Amino acid sequence: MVSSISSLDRTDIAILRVLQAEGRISNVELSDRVHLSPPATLARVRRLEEEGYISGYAAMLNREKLGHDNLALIEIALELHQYERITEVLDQLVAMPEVLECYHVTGEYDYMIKVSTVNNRALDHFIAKRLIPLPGIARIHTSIVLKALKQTTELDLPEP
Amino acid sequence: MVSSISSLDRTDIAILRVLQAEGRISNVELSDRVHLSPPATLARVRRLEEEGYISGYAAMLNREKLGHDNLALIEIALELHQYERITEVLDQLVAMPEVLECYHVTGEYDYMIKVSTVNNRALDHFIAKRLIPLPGIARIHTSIVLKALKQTTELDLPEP
DNA sequence: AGTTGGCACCTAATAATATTCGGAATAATA
DNA sequence: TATTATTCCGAATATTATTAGGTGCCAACT
Repeated sequence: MVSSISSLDRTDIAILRVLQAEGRISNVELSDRVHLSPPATLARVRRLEEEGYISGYAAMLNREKLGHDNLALIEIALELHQYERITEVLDQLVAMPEVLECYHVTGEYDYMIKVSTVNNRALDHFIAKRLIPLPGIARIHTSIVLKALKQTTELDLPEP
Repeated sequence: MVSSISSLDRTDIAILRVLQAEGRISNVELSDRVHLSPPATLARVRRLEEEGYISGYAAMLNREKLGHDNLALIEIALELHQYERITEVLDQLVAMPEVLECYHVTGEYDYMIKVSTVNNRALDHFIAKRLIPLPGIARIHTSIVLKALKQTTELDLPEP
């Protein structure tokens, strides 16, 4: 996809900046922050949603308080197969709720996934019983996260 | 931190499930979904926020539409130093807006960061001018993300 | 068994916010 | 200059958030 950021003005960027940090802010307060009336602000937010600049809103939960003590980054190398076979495996992989992120990456391995589970035992179960059994998995390498120092979804938005 | 999920009931979990997926849903509709009156629902949401189960709300933006064409996963090995020196470097690292995530991990490298930039040139600039100059960086390894197949923050919440 | 207190809930009322609807100002275009 | 499109504002209305009062339930204790 080619960038369409040029069609956004300073106010749009300001709105996106606020919503990235405070997704549940009221439209009235948002309009205050970006120096626009509530109706004008709301129209812009709707436009940003409809045009796909905003893909959704999410509550960020505290993993550990919710019993997820384990986070792992797993690199996966696939055996060479025809495209269809690979997409099948990937479809299954991304459908797993433990898999929060899945990236096709350059380097020694082909894919990198981020996996959140309640504990080491659940991670072991995920790897042994759900990941390894997928057809075409050649090799995996697991890194356990000892500590998360930063976790944000806030992009550094450029001035238009 | 020890898990405190046991203090949550089915309704709390239901609320968290909905808010993870639709962070900007109105309290009225949320209360409908979890079969509770709006005031009771709102009180629970406030409690979940105050007790830290919900750490915040965020609009999820479309990286590519906003000009961020480049995502990279960078592994970092640090030279052994006293703790203070390391935390200084890490403080600087996590303060960089290009760095979306930073994890202390097991394995050959010590840290893994996720970096979002507008293009390859900006990534090169980040690595050469901002990352490498940090004191104590022994070695890095960069994986470029060719494609993001899944990106969610939705945890798989257990039944209580 | 009856009483008490705490808790979570509901309904109803009020306050605030979201949304719709003219109409005005501005800027681009014919 | 006239016209059109765009974006905005303020006012009106619809919807939602929030507060307040009261009810039912359950457990602990008398």
